[in-house]
Amino acid sequence: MQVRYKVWLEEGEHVFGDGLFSLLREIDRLGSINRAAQSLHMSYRQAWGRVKKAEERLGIDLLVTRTGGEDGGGAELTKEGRELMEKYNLFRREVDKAIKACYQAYFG
Amino acid sequence: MQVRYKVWLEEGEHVFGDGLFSLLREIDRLGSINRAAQSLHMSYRQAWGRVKKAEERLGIDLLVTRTGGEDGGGAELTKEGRELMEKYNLFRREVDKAIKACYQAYFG
DNA sequence: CGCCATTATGCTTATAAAAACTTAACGCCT
DNA sequence: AGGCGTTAAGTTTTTATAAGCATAATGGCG
Repeated sequence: MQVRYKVWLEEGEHVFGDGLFSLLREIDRLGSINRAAQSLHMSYRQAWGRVKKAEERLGIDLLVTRTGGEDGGGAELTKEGRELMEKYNLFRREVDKAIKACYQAYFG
Repeated sequence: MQVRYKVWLEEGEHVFGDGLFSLLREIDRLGSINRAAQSLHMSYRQAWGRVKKAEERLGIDLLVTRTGGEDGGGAELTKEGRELMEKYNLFRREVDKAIKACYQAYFG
């Protein structure tokens, strides 16, 4: 037996979770939504849509994007986006540790 | 902004979570799957199926059931079922406290 | 026997979530 | 002007999950 869980942030509706975190991390690493989507085996459409929805609901921009140009365009994190990711990452690690400890205490 | 989560136990596949916990609690209180299902606004079919699947995957009986008789039949928890519920309940309270504390620490 | 409330189970249908398809626009470069 | 790789966004199709429908069986009771 093992414990599993999902955790996310809401602003009325779903706003930020592990999926978006991974996606933003790949965008940061690769410099484009398109390449990040490929790397995570999802469609560009889905990746773009998730970022857009989160930005709407949070009321802040997560990405700065460019279209056209020599490399076709690209995307990178805004300062606010990076800050949110850093906070979420720390939060996430603590949650994981806490839940695993609870599980050990009762079922381990 | 607020934090939300789901947590559950797996044995390869989903085995026990909040939904089943509430269902078993109502069965214990009302003495029948049927009345418990009505009380939780779900169909008997769904309630019965969830219990059955969990029993299969856990490899233990959660309920003792009777069909027929003066009250038509009924169901009650087995000793193993009651023990699992008690452990899960304690586990669940600690998880809730821990996650809320993590959230406060980073986003509160 | 026929009635009643229940367990037990297969089968079908609706609903929501994810994935996929399509088209437009941007701006550099040859 | 046309190609390339990207962002941008509407629309459709598929898939997974939940809900709902139908029917059999049980056993005490009037």
